[in-house]
Amino acid sequence: MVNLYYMEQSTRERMINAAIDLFHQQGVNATSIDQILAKSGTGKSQFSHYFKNKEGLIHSCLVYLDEAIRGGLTPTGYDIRTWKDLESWFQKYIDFQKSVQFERSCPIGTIGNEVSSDQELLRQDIKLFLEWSRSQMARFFSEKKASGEMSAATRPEELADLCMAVMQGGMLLTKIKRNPDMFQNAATQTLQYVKSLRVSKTSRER
Amino acid sequence: MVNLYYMEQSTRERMINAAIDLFHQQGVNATSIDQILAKSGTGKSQFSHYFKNKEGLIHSCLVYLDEAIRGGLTPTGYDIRTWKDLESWFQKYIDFQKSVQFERSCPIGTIGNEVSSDQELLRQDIKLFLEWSRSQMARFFSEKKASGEMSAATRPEELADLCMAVMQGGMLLTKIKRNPDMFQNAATQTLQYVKSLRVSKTSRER
DNA sequence: ATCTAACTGTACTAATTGGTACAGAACAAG
DNA sequence: CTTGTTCTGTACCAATTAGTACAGTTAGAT
Repeated sequence: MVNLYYMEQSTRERMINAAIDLFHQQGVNATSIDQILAKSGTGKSQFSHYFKNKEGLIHSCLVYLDEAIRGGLTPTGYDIRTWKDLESWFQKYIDFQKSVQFERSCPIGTIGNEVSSDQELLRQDIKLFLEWSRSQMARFFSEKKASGEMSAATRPEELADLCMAVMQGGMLLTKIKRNPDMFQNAATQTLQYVKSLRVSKTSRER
Repeated sequence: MVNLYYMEQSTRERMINAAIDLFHQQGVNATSIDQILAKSGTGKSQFSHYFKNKEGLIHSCLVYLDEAIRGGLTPTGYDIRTWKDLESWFQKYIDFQKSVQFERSCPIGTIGNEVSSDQELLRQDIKLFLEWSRSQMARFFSEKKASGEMSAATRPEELADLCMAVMQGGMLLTKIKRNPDMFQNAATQTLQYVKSLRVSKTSRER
């Protein structure tokens, strides 16, 4: 019996991790299978053993990322409970990009932009993740609205969409400019807007 | 002497147009030179004659797009003078995506996401365009602030960055979901925020 | 008509691509 | 130990890739 806690990363997992990193760094179509094999120290027979083809590997990468993010195992996440969580939600993406010298945008967004119209499976993977993360953000605004902390005119889903768009667009702008200022500014303004929808305590108690 | 007005598109221009469309449709790295040649009805010798290599062609495409957009020759543009212009600014991107069945995001953003870290020329092309378009948006907010139509607390550059991020992120989300709702919602909220910074006429005349 | 430069068609190449064939090794269960 | 399954190493392939070589053609200027 192998001790799972000390077990090395499985071959399959090493390939997925190598693939995710290369996809994130240089895009899906610019990454060859051979590069992934070299980086993960595996061979072509393993690749064919664990994945049907390149698209199958991309799918596995997306499933892996989805599970990691939902499980809260990534530096960025969607467990937003407080106003402070929302503020740091944006900041975590900026910090994440800083850790790679602002040379990359969102790992999932990068893949999403390269998915072609005939790769319906991959598009669905990303779409489902997008819908989940949107609902996580909307839930936060919904709760604040229900508790009376935000105005009754607040539209939780629309605010969630705003945050998602700013995050995706912000990361792309950061990558192109090699500088997070535009993202930072967009996030600042977004937060200012969202906070402006808060109802003052006195008016709530009125 | 050839009549320029009735002259057919030059070989070079046909190649650029074919390339832009294919890049926009399936991404830069998924598009081969042979595909571009087939679509434009040209040969490999022409390609080598007009462009140094693939990167040179991409550069020419970006220059072409830059000139077309600055010249107001595209359905989307940056000549924003009125509040109505700002509203339709977002809408034009949505309409543009609708015209391609929501299967594509921003042509320039798509290229930007695929530019690798060693293609400094291409990154600069996009960066310069980005800075120009940002300044165009900021100018609008600046003027409204100077005229007293927007509050003195208004930050024109930050608002411009917000709009740019929402536009880029919104188009990406639309492409993945094959549906413009998230983009539309984000745009609606952005406009609502920006308009909330307007100063009422009475308070201006006070 | 002639010269020059811009342009184009055909053929080729060396490298890389995604994917397969297949034998053999490791390993768990009986 | 034996058996069946999972896993892996080596070799291979057909197709595609970006890019080149070079002769030939066009068109404008003199």
